[in-house]
Amino acid sequence: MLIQLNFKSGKPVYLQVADQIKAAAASGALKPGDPLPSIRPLAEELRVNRNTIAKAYSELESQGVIESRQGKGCFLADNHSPLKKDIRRKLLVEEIDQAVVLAHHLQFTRKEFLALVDERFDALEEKQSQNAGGKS
Amino acid sequence: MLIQLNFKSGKPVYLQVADQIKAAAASGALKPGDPLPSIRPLAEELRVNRNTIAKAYSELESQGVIESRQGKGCFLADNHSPLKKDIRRKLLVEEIDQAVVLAHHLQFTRKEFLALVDERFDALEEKQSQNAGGKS
DNA sequence: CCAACTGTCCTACATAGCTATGACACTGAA
DNA sequence: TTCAGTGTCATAGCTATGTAGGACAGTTGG
Repeated sequence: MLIQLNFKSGKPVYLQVADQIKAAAASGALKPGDPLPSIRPLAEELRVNRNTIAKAYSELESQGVIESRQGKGCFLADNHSPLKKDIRRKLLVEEIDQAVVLAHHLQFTRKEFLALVDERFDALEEKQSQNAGGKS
Repeated sequence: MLIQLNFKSGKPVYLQVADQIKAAAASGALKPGDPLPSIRPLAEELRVNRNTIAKAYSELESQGVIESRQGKGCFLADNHSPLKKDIRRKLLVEEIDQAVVLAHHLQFTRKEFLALVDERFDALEEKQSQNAGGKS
């Protein structure tokens, strides 16, 4: 569970933490049921306030990525997103539309775009198979 | 040039304006060289401050989407993004990665994702062919 | 030149957002 | 029970951000 913070990026620290944990979950570095680092030690390690980590975890819990139990700790949830399929689809379409409009302005064709998507899925699955073997 | 504002969305007004103009440019509703609505009339029409529109336009200009000339007005730029190809690629990859991670959490497969991308490109091209004909 | 239009800059204010601190509540092991 | 660990909540301060109003500067047609 290695987290890299960039303090001069302007992006809020708690979001950086949340996003990296989401990415770790997607890549298989974290599996359902796995315990997350507890708030205070992680905060100390990253030289941040405890509430900053707490907010990141709270954000993740509200998105259904993790579950937290008072006194015990936080754990990766097994079934991500309890939302209905059409809701989930709408969320994803919004994200894709952003990328598609951006692609147009950056002068990328549909073909190039699809190739990039394939490339990124490949990269993700590469990480997944790495994490299926030995962990750090 | 119809712009819809949602004041209770939490999303800054100037970003809503900028994004919708970007989308209009991508869909062909606005073509290179076309004049944009001038700041003050548009601000009055949307019931917002002039500087809110000015900020949206300033944002668009810094991204190379439009060009503004003092005293004359703002116009859609012809060559979007003067950035080098590898820079543009990196920007797009970041956007795509976000969508890919989101897709994982929303339990969409690569195949479903690619289908959605195709669908959104189709939707965009549909608008483009509409705007190629008669304008509003 | 003048007037009406265009965009631009400077300043200020209000609010939202992020971070920080302290106190509280729950759990599990000694 | 006690204590050391866990997460949670309430509060507060500080900064960044969004928005607003006034003054300025370039352009164009009378």
